Amino acid sequence: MTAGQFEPPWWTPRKTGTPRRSLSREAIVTAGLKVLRAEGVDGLSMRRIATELGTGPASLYAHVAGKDELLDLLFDQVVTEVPLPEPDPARWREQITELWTHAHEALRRNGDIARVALGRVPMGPNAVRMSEVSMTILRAGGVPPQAIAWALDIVGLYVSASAIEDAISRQLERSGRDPAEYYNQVAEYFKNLPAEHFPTTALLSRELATGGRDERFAFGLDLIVGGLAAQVPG
Amino acid sequence: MTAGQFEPPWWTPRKTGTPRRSLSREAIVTAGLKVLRAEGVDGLSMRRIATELGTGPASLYAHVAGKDELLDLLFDQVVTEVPLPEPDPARWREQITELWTHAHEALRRNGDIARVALGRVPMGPNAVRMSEVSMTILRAGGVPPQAIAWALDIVGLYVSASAIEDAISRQLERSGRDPAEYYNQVAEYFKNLPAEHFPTTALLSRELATGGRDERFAFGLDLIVGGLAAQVPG
DNA sequence: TTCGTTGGCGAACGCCGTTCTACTAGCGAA
DNA sequence: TTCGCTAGTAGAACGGCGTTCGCCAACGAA
Repeated sequence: MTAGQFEPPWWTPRKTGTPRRSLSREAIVTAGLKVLRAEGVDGLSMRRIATELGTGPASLYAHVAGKDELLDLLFDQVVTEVPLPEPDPARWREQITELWTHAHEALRRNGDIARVALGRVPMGPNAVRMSEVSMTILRAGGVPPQAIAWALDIVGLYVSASAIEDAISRQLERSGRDPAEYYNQVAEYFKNLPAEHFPTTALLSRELATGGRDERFAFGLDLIVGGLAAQVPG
Repeated sequence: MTAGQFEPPWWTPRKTGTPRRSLSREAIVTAGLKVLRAEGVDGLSMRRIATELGTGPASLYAHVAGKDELLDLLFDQVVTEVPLPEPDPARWREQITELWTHAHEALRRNGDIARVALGRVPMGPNAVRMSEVSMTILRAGGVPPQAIAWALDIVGLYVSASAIEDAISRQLERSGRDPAEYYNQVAEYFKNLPAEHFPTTALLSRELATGGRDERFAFGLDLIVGGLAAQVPG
């Protein structure tokens, strides 16, 4: 929309900003990811993306069915960032932990994109590829079939939910507040609850405030993976 | 808004529908919950609630700071539905499983309210009460302090995420589609993926489609609680 | 060259959360 | 009883949203 570039008014107004046929699904997804990382899902609007591409919102609908489909595309693009290992039966537990930790990190790297994973079933090409590898690793480890299937569901929920929780900090930063300060206030609130009604909360206030996202995520993932390992027969 | 009740046009227009001073925080929360259950978070708007109460959106702001605060109030109201047991050390594992299962059910009973739990830290009076009881039960069971604190975080995420996933079905029903049919289509999609690239997915397609929300939730909860039990010293 | 198809996009529709402002009902004080 | 003040009520409007419509320009095939 460079707005300058004087031209005689009798010329037909050509090429508003970008050359014709310049929009594409990839360009939209790329722009969408950029906005997503910078402003989160709430800041991601068709208009915002269109502006990023120097056009109006209506133009996007030639390449994308609507915002829902775009969110699906964005999510699947993010899944691309997760490295998929060659399954090695001897190291199944290590591999699955690493894979899901990488997934967690990929989501966290991209704002609160995880919010679109919950509330819909991710079935993009990269998501199903990741599921396939996950299940193959667990099968190589000897986890029973039904446990594999359900574990996939449960871990998907856990990874997404944890990434969303982490995105709160990013949200606070965007609105100019310091996340550390916020969490200190939360801890203070818990510590100052009336002790006669909340003795355990008071007692554990230190532990409640201990550890960051990574540590907490690893703790929960260990519980789950450990439980799966316990189900390996023999 | 009974819309009838003819009155002479020279009368000052009195009492539009409801008597004056009739709005209150409780009335707004009650109306909000009704809308929430019927139409979900997406259908919940200040205007919609105001209509429900026979007034305009601006009137709500005398009792509630904004939509965010209202969502907090709604969530805490839902937590009220969770029965809190008297902690009994001998039955800690049973008690904590029951408590969190009840929480899961309460969330599922109220549309996709769980979506507001993720992305913010629930600190309403009823939420902190439930946390206190949860931690007390785990402490009675001998779970180490740091494990208790982190488990509370992790289970909160898990319960919410699972409830959200379940709300997909409700969402489908609202838009006139049959959830069972939808999930059949999903299963069909997985089964028909190219077998040479997705052998494990094909192999486990039956298991992937087996079991409803309750069964899957219980499976994951068992993994977590079992993991906690394993951390009890002695 | 012509014509049908398709991408681009300005304008508009009906929603949303929130704020501004005027008004008025009800209350305590005189 | 009357008066003035306060706090609740709500109409109108602002700026944003996703999406649709309809026109125009550009391109590929004939």
